[in-house]
Amino acid sequence: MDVSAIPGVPDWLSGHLQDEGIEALYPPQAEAVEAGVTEGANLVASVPTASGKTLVAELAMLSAVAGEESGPGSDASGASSGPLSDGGKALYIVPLRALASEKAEEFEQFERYGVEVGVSTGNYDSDGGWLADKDVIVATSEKVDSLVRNDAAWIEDLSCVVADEVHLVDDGQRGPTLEVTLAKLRQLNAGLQTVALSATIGNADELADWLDAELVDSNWRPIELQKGVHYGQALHLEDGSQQRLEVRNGESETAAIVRDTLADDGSTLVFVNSRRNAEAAARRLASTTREFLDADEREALAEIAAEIRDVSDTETSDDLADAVEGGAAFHHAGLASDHRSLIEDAFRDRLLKVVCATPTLAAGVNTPSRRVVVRDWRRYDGSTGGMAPLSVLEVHQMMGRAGRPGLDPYGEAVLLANSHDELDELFERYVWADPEPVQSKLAAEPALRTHLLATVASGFASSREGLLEFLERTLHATQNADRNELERVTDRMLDYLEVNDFLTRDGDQLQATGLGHTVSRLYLDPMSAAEIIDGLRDWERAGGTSAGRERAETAGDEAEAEEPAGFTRASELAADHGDDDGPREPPSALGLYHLVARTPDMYELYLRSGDEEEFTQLAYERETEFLGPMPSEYEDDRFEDWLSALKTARLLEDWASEIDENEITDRYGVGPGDIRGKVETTQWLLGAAESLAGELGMDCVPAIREARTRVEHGVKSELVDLASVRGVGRKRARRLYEAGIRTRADLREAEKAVVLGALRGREKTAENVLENAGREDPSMAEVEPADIDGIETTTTGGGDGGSGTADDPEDQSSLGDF
DNA sequence: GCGAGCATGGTTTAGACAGCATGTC
DNA sequence: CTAAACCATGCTCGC
Repeated sequence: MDVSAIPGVPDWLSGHLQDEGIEALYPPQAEAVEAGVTEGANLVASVPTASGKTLVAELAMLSAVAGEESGPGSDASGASSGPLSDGGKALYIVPLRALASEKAEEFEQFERYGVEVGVSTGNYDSDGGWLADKDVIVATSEKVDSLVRNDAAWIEDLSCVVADEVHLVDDGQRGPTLEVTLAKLRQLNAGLQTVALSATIGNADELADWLDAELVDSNWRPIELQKGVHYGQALHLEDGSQQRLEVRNGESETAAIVRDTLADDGSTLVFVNSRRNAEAAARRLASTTREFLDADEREALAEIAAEIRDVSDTETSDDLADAVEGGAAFHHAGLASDHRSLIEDAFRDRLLKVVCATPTLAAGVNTPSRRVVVRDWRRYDGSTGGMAPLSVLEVHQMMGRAGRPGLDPYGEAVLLANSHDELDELFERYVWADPEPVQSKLAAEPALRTHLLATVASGFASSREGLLEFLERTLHATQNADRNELERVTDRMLDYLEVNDFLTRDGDQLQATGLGHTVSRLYLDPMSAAEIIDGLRDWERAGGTSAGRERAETAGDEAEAEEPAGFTRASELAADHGDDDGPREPPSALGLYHLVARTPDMYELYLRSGDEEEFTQLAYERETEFLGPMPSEYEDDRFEDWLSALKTARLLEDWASEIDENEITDRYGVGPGDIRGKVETTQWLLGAAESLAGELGMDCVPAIREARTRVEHGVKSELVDLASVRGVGRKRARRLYEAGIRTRADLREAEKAVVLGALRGREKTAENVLENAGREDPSMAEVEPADIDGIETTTTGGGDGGSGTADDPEDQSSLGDF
């Protein structure tokens, strides 16, 4: 189909597409248009990655935004310049924050035609105006859910919603959110056009059924993708052909493939099953890639390596930089996000010849590659007690990264076999296999617990019947004729929510309590909220001293077990513990970190051998600090979870005690990215805890706030004020403090020479800091840095030796980028 | 007596969403 | 029910 023949889209679009070099639509895109995607039709598109899904979304959104009047057959309705606010608003839902910014950047190409694009995620809102002024909004599914819960007014103006990677409704953890959110948006707005984009899956027809949508189900790709398996000295491809691909002596199969690809000037993406494997493989492959680098590339890579070392001074960072110098890299969630984007960019720029990655990269931003090697097709899975094979969908997603449209003549995706039997098995299992069907996971207790409360609290249902009726709009209902299971879990979760005071029941009628509304608005799992409330109440009741802090009695244990039979609250059972006459000490930071760390909203840290002993000991040493009862050592599972939370809490306490980042990564066996992740989650949960405590009229609000601020900046109490100045992180704050500057107010009064000395003679940094502290005359001109003990001063002369910004990263290890 | 090289056994294991306030056009 | 790479340790063997 020619781009000028697309109905329903703004007049400028065909010209724009032609300028971009797009003359004709790809077959699946044309199918989507024929199905009416530009005329308001609902659509499910199940197509391979990189087959032009984004353009389908753009067509749908632009036609919706442009408004009805430019529908089929209508003439050019006035100049198509100026804001398109006369039409509706489009929402694009993504699964990852990184994808939100990537997509928004892509959509910004339409801003010159007046289409305003906005982004909204948990840690980032696009600046320059409210979302209500935007025509196209990109957001994560959780953010959209949250916006619906909080009654964002513009939701009603939506005329089109696009759900990207909709096959993720299959995910047990986050799938139900997408499912429920789509159902809510569609209930709110009967005329809402729904477009769902999915990887190729087996049961796209069921999704279409659910969404009352047309279906485009296609395997078409713009560049050829050959799947295959390497075994021995040959690459066996799915078309039956074989290529000789020799593995030299002492060389790994992967290295041979990387070398072979490089000989053809292509790059390789290697998927492995653990972080450690990714790092080890990158280290080894660097010796292969190094030989292929020319002088320019070496230089460019050395620069990137330096930037990597600047991000953080951990071992991970160093190892990564070493590999990058050789033209290889690893990529996993233990990396800081700056690390990740440096690697992604360098790979796209073809500087890096190979990236060894865990699945982060398969689901994340677009990083295509000539060849993809799926080295490990099994991954450790504790629940099955060993190595479990990856799903076909997951392997296909990885393989789909092969071949860069417009750049590579073709893509190849390769699995590795160690035996002839394995060769056959891999062909059967992955090359020729169809992906598994996508299955709703809504009936799981944690999912319903959260979404039932939110559904009642935000007014979508006010009775048990109403809830069940609402659930009829979900994929779960489409897929399961039998309603008994869903009904049973619903009743169980309603009991749970009632017992914990999140909602009240009057006959069939349901109403969220004030607390229930707060929990829903804060986006907390009700179980997290209950844990936090119980912990805080227990502390207040016990008078904040060690009185009554004895370990759990049997009754208390039962109350905290996952979905206990009677849903009895720990706080009720723990009544009349202590005498109230002692002074009420506020809870310690460690106690508060532990409280939020044992909540289901915080991902658990793995307990290594030796950890159990170490943290059991710590638990007894600091017994008086914990909020709520400590489970008995003899209840294995519960105690282990509790200890694992203690490990997390201890990590956070270390961070908030100004322990070096590399010391922490060492001590806890985590990467820099993990620290940042934990800190971020803690900030959010402590913020929520603060709101809850405030609402319940508790005394511990200031203690919670301090613990949160400390973890936010990674500083001890005395630096909290200084670290709140923009441009001052944990390291600079400490140096200023040592130089006698202890508060923001001090910064406004202090002698400039001292400030400059404390900031190691960096004039621009010092000026910035003073300005941010509110000083009237921040200029550092003609100021000589004072000599301060233990602080090395860089050469004066106004500048950071070339790096354009005022910040010198190695000087700061703060979390400034949130 | 010493150290390189190997066998052995123990250890470890992917990912990542969310609040609010505040400022500003 | 299932793995595999990494690492520390301790051994053998050759000199």
